[in-house]
Amino acid sequence: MQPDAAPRPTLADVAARAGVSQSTASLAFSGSGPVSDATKERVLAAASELGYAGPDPRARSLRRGRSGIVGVVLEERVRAAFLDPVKIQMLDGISEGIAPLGAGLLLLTDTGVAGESAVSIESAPVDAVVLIGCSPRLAVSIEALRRRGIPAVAIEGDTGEDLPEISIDNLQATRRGAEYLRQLGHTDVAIVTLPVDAARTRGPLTDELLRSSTAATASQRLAGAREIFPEATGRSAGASSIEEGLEAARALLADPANRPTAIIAQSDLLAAGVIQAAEELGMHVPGDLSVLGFDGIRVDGLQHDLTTLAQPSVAKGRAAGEAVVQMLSGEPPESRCFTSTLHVGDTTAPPRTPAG
Amino acid sequence: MQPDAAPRPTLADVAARAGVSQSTASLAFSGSGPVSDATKERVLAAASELGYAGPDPRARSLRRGRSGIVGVVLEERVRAAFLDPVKIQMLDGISEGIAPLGAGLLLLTDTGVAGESAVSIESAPVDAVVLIGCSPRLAVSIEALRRRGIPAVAIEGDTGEDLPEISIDNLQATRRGAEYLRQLGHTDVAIVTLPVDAARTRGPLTDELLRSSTAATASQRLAGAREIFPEATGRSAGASSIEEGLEAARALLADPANRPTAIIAQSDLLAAGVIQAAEELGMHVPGDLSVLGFDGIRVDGLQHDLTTLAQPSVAKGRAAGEAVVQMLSGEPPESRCFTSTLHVGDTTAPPRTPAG
DNA sequence: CTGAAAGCGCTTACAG
DNA sequence: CTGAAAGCGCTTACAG
Repeated sequence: MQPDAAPRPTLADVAARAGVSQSTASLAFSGSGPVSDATKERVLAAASELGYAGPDPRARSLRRGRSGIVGVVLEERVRAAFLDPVKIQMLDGISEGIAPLGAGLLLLTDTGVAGESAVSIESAPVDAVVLIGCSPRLAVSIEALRRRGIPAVAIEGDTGEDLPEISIDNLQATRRGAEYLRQLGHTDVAIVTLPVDAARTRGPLTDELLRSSTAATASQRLAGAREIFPEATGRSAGASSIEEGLEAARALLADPANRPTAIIAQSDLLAAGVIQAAEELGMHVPGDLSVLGFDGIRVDGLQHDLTTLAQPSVAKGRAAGEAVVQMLSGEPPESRCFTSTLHVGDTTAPPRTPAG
Repeated sequence: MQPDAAPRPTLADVAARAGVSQSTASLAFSGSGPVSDATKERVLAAASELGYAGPDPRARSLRRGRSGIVGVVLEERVRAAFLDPVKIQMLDGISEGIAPLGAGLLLLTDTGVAGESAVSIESAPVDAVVLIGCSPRLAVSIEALRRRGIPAVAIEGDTGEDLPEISIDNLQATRRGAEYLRQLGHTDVAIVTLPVDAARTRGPLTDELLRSSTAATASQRLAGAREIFPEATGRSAGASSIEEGLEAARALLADPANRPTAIIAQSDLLAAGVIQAAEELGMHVPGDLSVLGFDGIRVDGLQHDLTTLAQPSVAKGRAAGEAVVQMLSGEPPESRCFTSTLHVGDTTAPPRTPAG
């Protein structure tokens, strides 16, 4: 276990011990070339005698020009990113998508302190990269990757570049959900958005706040809702979490005389918080308040079947992984835009008629 | 972006263009050697003219004998592992701990299909590895790493080897929590455990099930509880989740005539589920039922201040990262066992006296 | 402060 | 089926 113990045997040592050339020994390990069974056996035996654990991946990757590693660039620190179940599902999809490569996933962050890290976006030994989520730094990262000649694909990136991009129909999906609420008879609808600006401001959805918006996803979903309910306002949350949904909804429902009959939440976690706030106030969902989510995740512990716009998060990740595989085999990668589907659960119903 | 576009310039090209030797060019990039500012500038200018993005990390790592990558071995697929907030915190701690290395984190799984992956535990270009959680395959992984001469540290691993290990006082902590319940006056206590066997059997905590236990953590925490309540029984959950806690508690509380006055849950997520089940049944926590958790995470959306055994998950990760740094600098790494602290929240109280 | 040389450990055409 | 040779792109003693 000491890093500076006895020198590790190399392939040359193994070859010498087996009495074959180094090329033959190499072939015996890679399994691809034509080697007689007897020779192969001899090489493997020599290896095990010497305690040789297989070709050094560093040398192999230099020679082959491939490291077998795909980078995943998160816009925030590991902990923050993985609090979002949608991101975890995407990560899982990515690992499915790149499975044919047998590649590993290297976590990278976008935090800008490039020189600090031996391994950063500008220097990581990766064959390709998947960028998750947009960030102010995205353009810088993309430029660095372009210079290095490393293929990249963005999920919900709004890259403005020629990168392939994997996205969903944020606007249309939300419009569809809003349309469903209108058909149920709702007219007084409030919205709880994902963070809209870089500061993740928590508060009323003012025009000023919206002008400083840097989050494409939140803006698109809001626009979709407003195509049906042009006057709809609400609150922006500081994160996608139950807690934030709870706080936002407490504010929206504070005045019993002036409550919306439905709330559109831009994520399922926010929706779960909204439901919790409503029930806290003695309201029934969906009797007194309809709640619409977005994502289609299973919220652990939520006892409702949430009405939501189910987005194919795993498929998005998988598509990103597949795009990586395509690019690495020289094929032109495809951008893809997935469709979310309205799942009607038990959290939406017609509004109670006033005094009826 | 095409992988087979024009050949990337190399350091030799840059040196030629700048009219210096390759060694000087290398020094100009690494920043460590003595190079005159003028020369350095000339090299950097040549690099930018050629579109050279810096030294190739593959070549650098072969030459240096270090890849700058630390592997994290999860016992299950990415999605499953990251559903557990404790693991995410540990991951975050690891990245803090290895920060001095500037290294990246490579996700590896323990799933055994070694030959399938170009990059697996037996072949990943990692300088060191952190093993998270125990698994039946742990021994195999450790042996592979030992052969490769790659330093490793295990978190809650029970490795039985000479690996440094980062753990917590599972037994003593639980005993302390149980002792607190006893002091409050509880005598009828049930337990909801983490999965105890490889199959993650969900059901009553029978002796037979416990005999097939492979999970050290669950066993240790159970043992701690039984030091105070030797007769205590309960149910094993199929995972650490609110949903599983809910199901287990529904079973434990099914018979109104025969309910425990307190439940010890082996994780906070399980505890949150227990609370939910109790409230569903119209019971009050802590009035009708005391609930003790384990972990000290903030459960998103939980409106109680959970009484729990707060373990320092981030610190555990950080300690593992620090052990990696130590091993890589040739120092003997330290095993560490952290102490969990009893956080008394609002989910525990004396039992209601019968008919009082 | 700069340069010439060796070599990290492998894989891959190319001959035989 | 096997071997001799080149070279992937760098960094690092070693001279000067």
